[in-house]
Amino acid sequence: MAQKIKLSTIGEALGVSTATVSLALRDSPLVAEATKEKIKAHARQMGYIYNRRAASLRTSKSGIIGVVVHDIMNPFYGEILKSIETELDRSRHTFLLSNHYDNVDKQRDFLDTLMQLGADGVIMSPAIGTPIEDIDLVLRNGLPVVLIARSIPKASLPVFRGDDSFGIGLATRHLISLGHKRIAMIGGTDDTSTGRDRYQGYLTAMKKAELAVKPEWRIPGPRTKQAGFEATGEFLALPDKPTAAVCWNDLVAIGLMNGIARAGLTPGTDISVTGYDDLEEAAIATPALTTVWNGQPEVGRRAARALLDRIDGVSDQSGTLELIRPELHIRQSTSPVKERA
Amino acid sequence: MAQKIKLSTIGEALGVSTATVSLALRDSPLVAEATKEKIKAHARQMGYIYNRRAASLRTSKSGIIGVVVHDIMNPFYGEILKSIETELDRSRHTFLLSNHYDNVDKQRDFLDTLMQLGADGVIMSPAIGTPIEDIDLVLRNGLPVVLIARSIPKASLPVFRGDDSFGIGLATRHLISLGHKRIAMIGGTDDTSTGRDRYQGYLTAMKKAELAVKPEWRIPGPRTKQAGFEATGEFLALPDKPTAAVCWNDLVAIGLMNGIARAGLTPGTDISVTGYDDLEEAAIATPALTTVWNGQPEVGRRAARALLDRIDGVSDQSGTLELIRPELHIRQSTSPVKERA
DNA sequence: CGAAATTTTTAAACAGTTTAAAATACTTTT
DNA sequence: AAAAGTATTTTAAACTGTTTAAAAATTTCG
Repeated sequence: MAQKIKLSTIGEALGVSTATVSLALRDSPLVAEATKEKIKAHARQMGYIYNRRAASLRTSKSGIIGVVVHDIMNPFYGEILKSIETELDRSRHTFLLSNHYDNVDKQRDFLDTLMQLGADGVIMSPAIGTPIEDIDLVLRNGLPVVLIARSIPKASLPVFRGDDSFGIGLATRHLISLGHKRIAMIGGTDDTSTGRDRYQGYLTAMKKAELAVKPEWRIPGPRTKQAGFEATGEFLALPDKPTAAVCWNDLVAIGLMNGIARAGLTPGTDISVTGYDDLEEAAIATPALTTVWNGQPEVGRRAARALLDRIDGVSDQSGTLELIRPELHIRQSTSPVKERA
Repeated sequence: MAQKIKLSTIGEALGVSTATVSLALRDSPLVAEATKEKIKAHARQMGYIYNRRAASLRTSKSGIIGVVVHDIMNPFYGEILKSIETELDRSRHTFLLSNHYDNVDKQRDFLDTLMQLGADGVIMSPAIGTPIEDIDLVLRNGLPVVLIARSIPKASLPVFRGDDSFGIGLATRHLISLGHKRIAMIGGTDDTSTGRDRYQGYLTAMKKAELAVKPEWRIPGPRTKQAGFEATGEFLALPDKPTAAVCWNDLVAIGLMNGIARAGLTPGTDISVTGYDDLEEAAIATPALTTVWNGQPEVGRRAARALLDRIDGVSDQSGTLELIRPELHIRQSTSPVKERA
C-alpha cells in the first residue's frame, strides 16, 4: 500500500488544521459548509479510512459489541443471532462473536479479549458454571452485560428468554389431551436453569393430570440431533414403553424421529414426538414437527435493544427477567394415542 | 467501575517508569527477573487490563481477523468456521464474523469496518458479484485476503476449496454404476464458480457414460433444505421421471428426501438421492445420506494457516488455487435402480 | 468601529510501544 | 584500590491518529 492517509494528510493538502478536518468529516456545525464539502470530497478522493482505534482511544467508545453463545452452529442460537445482527446493524455497531462450548475458560478468554478491545457491551448466553466473579470483572470494567436464553444464579442482570416451564407445559398438555398417559422426556440436563425449568414444567403438567411419572422416562443428554438419534435405543427399550416423547428441543426431536424411523416405526403415528424452539427446520421435517415456538427473534431483538439502551445510559444495570411467552405449533408429529386403553 | 488501571498506575505504585512496566509485562530480556516478577504480581493484583487499541495504534497490529461468509447458519460454513476458530485460537487472534447474504453492499460495509478497526487480514467466501475493486481496496490497505469455497474471477488471490467438478463426478458416476440412467440435478445456480463447476461435472459424467441429459432435469434454486423440499413437486412431475437426483448439497438433498417421503415414496429405495458436503447431519438423516465429503475442516484450517503466514510476511499474496480432493461416502440414500430397464 | 457571531487553530489528552541514551552494576586490568 | 571497560537495568522522549475544550482569528452587522 501507499502511505496511510490520515486526518493531517488531508489537512496539509488543503491547508487547514487536522481539527477542522476531523470536525468536517463528522459533519459538525462548527465548520463552514463550503469547507466541509471541500474536505469531504478530498477525503473520498484520497481514499481516507477512518481509524477507529485512534478515535476510540480518545472517546472510549469502540462500536464493538461482544456476543457469546454456546455454539453458533446450533440453529437456535443462529436464529437469535440473526435478529441481534439486524438490530445492531441499525445502530452501526459491529459484533464480535464467540462460542464457549460450555467451557468456562474459553469464555473467560473471550471476555478478556473484549475488555482489551474496549468493547461497549456484551450479550451472552453464559457457559454452564460461569462464576459470578467472571461477570463482575466485566461489569467493573464498565461493560454492560445482558443475558439471553440462560440465567446465572445470584447475578442481578437483565435476562431475556422464553418461559420454559410454561412452554414445556403446553407441549405436555397437548400430548395428554391426545390421550397419551405414558410420556417420556428426552434430552437436556439439570445443570442449567433451562434444564431444570423444563423438567419441572413437564413434571407439573403430568402431576396436574394425575398421571404417574417413572424416573426412567427421563433420558437426559446433550441437545443435538446426534444425541436424540442415539437416545432412540434406550427410549424404545423402556419398561412400560411410553407412547409419546417430549423432547428438549427440535434438534433432539428430529434426531429421535430419525431414530424411530430407522427402527421401522413411524414417528407421529406409532409414537408422538414434540420439539421445542420451532426452528425453521421443524416445519419441513418428516413428519412436520409439533413444537413450541420459543421466541428467538424476540429474544435477540429485545436483548440487543436493552444493551444499546444501557450503553447509552438510558437504562440501568438492574436485573429484570423478561420472559417471552412461548406458543404451541401443532403439526403432524403428534396424533391421538393408538393403543386401546 | 473504579478508575482504570494503566501501565503508569502500576509504575507509580512501584516507583518505576511505565517503560519498565511495559517491557516487564511483555517479558522482555531487558528487565531484571526480580523486577519482572514484582511488576507482574502487582499488575495481576491490581486487575490491570491490557489496552489493545492503545497498543495497536503504535504497533499497527490489532490481532483481529475478519471472516465473511454467506451465512453462518449454513452448517457447511459452520463446519469451516469451527476449524478456522481452532486455528486462530492457537495464535491468539480474535475473529470478527459477518454474513453477507450475497449482498455486495453489506459485504463492503463489513470490509470497511475491518479496515477501520485495523484488522490484520480477511478470510472470505465472497458474495456473488463481488467487484474486484472492493478487494483491491482492502489489499491496498495492507490486509492480506484469502478466499474459501468460492473464487473471484480475475482476482489473483489464494483460494481454498474442494474440487467441485471432480466431486460431483463421484456422485454422478456412483448413481450410474447403480444402473440409473435418468438422473436429475437439483439446486444451485450458475452465478458462482461452484455452481458452474458442479453442473459441468455432472454433465461431463453423464456424457462420458453416453447418457442423454434433458435440460428440464436441472432444477436450479437456493441451497437450503427449504428449497430442496419445495423442489419436490417439480421433480416428481418431470417428464421421463428420473430415478435419481444429484443434489447441490446435503441441505437440498435432505429437503428433497423429506419432500419425497411426504409424497408417499421412499427416498433411497424408490428414488436415489446424493448430497454434497457430508455435513454431520448427513449420517443421521433418514435414510442416511450418500454424499461427497467436501473437506470443510481442511479448507478452514489451511485458509487460516495461509492467512497467518501472509500476515507474518512468511508468504506472499500470490494467487494459488488449492483444491481439496473430495471423497464419496456411500450410505443408504442410494440403491440400484428399481425399474426393469 | 466595536460587539457578536461564526469559523478555524492550538494544544493537550487518550494509553500504550519503541529506542537511544543515561545510570548503575560488575569485571578486568594495571 | 582506582580506572577503564563492559554488561545490565532503567529512563525519557518521541510516536501512533483522533477528539475536544479553549483560544484565536475572521466575518458579519448594527
